Amino acid sequence: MEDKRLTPRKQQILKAIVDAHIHHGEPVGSKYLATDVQISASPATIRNEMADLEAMGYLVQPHTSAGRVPSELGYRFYVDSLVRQYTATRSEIDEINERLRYKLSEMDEILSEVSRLAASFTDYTGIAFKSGAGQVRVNKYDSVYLSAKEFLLVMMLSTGTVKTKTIRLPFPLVPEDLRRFTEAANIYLTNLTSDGLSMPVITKLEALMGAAGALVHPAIKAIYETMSEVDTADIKVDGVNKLLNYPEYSDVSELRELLGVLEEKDRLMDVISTQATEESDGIHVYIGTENSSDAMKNTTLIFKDVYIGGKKLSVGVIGPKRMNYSKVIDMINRLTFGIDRMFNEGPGLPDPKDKY
Amino acid sequence: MEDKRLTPRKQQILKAIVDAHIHHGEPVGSKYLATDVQISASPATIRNEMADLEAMGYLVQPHTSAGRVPSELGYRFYVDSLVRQYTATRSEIDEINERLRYKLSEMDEILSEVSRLAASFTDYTGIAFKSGAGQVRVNKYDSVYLSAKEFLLVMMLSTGTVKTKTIRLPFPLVPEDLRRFTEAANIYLTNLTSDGLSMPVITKLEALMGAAGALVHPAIKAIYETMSEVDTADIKVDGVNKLLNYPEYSDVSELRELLGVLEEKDRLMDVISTQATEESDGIHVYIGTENSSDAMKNTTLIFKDVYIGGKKLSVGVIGPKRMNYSKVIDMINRLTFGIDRMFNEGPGLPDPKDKY
DNA sequence: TTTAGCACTTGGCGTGCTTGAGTGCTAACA
DNA sequence: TGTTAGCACTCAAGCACGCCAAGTGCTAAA
Repeated sequence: MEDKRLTPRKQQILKAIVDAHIHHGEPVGSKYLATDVQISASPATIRNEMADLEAMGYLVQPHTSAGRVPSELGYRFYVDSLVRQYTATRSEIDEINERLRYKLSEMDEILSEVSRLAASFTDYTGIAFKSGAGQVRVNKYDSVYLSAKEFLLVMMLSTGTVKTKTIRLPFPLVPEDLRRFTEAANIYLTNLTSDGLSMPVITKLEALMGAAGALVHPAIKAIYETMSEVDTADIKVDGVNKLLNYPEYSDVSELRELLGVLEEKDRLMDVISTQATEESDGIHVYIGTENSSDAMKNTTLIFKDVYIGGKKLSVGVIGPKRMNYSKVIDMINRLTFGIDRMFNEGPGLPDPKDKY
Repeated sequence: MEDKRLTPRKQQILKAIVDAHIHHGEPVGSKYLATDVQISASPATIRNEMADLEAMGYLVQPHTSAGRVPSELGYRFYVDSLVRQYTATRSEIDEINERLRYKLSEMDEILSEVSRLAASFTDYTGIAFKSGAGQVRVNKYDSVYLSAKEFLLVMMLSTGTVKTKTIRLPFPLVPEDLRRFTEAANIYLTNLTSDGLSMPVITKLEALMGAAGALVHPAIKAIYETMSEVDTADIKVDGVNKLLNYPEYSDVSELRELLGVLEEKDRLMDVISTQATEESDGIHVYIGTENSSDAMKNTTLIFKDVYIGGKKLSVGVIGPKRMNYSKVIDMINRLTFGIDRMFNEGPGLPDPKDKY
């Protein structure tokens, strides 16, 4: 398990096997390594080394007459020590920044857009996850009178974002009613969590509003819904069809199990939430059975957290165990870096020379 | 092709074959029909009838020693004349209304929510599609001052919906600037289509705003984006994993082709847009090669249009040709009916516990 | 016109054989 | 002592073959 235990040549061979298997998806044999990968040793020697590596648990043999495939331990070693030097090309970097700038002007769309980006840059399935922060509060209310039976409620949240809801009423309203309600809301409905929107508060507001008291209920409902939406954990998945390109998912039952997890938000959130191990550089890599869900025993989950306005956003991908780890890790690093810079730095509007 | 050409018994047998094949997914033979479906004729007679039906093009035989499977013509006949009397159970109706009421308070979420509903009620993949209305205009602007460097722009659109954008500025702003801008916008930026947001208008506004002219550009950009979003056709697909339950998609390459269409919005929109044939009751049913995309030659697409604020929304499902047509058609009818009632009727919030 | 009976067709499945890739082991070699 | 060549061994994949069961079409009788 320790680097120390592996001679340089064993490391070289292990890395070559993982690389080759990631690339071709099939067991790799000694002859291939000796000729095509230019390991400076004969097939026989390589076989000896491979037998050692298998005994140590880094490789497995699907059957006697086949080559070797990395075990989870093998992938783990590879991930922990051999890669991390993939560098995106100039154009890839530009594209990430370009697309982030273009799309992420509204906070709401982050999840879907980020998962789409993760998928499109890596050729695996992309995921984006926001945790349930809980305890969101409204710092300030405002309102806009739209028509006799409609108004817009504006809520400035403690997370720093602004949310609005259009509220339709079954009865007419005059602007003065709305002004009074907004004022009252700013006094009685600020700094409450969703639990704080209790009956006593509602009754009090209704009394204050007098004849226009009927507007209180729909408004409170809208406030409650808004807080819940922000509070609630949510997850987006994009690019499941990318998985179909990998032979490991050509078995439909395997795929169905995995997709089952991906489509049931709750299960997937469980998987992500329970995986708390922190890697040195903030990237979480869970290989096969390291995942808490049994349906993911043949898949790798990689993600990284980034914080926006105090809320945690996790960005990552899901794919076969023989994933292109170095590329994926690098992409996620860049993506999260880009997101972080965009939201946590300077007020600055995205940048120049955009022609909208 | 005409009803007239088929004796009642042939119709009965054809219907029984389609029903059985929808249910079991396998070719159906004469013996099964005679015993399990209670056709009042012997297997031999049924075989004769089936041979006739095959000659007429309603059935096909995968191979000599197998039973019969409906051809596209067979499905078409079935759809056109034999079904349409499925009635949803009481609880199904209640659930549709319940979920519509619960979720569709904000217009924005319609697409994703409706596609999810279509999927969950039918066990096929759900789709929801809004056409690009084009020519959306802003009828009225309003604004809310959030902080020195942030304000909320409120746009009342010609479609009847209200959109907001939070605009962050790289420089500070006083409320008076914002008030003046909003006033100017209401004079110069209303009733324009997105094409109307041209340089002359922008320059004029910048001049009007004087020192605070720099706020014009980001605001116009936000307006333009909003109009584009509303203008742009969009489509949502939900529940692709439901397809995995049907053996016709156990072949991965088949599935991949179909998912390719489903994930590329443009291609899917093409498919839906080009299918203009109107059915008598407004339901579009495209069976196999009736679809314009080759990748859908083994799938059926069913959808129905509903109009909300002048914009067309199409709701439907995608699944194998042996789809449960009667159930799906009925569900879509109910779903579109519910949506229509919810948005196009009375100002009213949907009423509690109404069973319609 | 319907039905019983029968010969016929054919995909699916299990068995056995062959092949080739890849191994482990032994013995020779540097 | 570590490396290499050679060789026997193993085993999945592919193929041929035969059997079986399902389902048919046809013929002849009711």
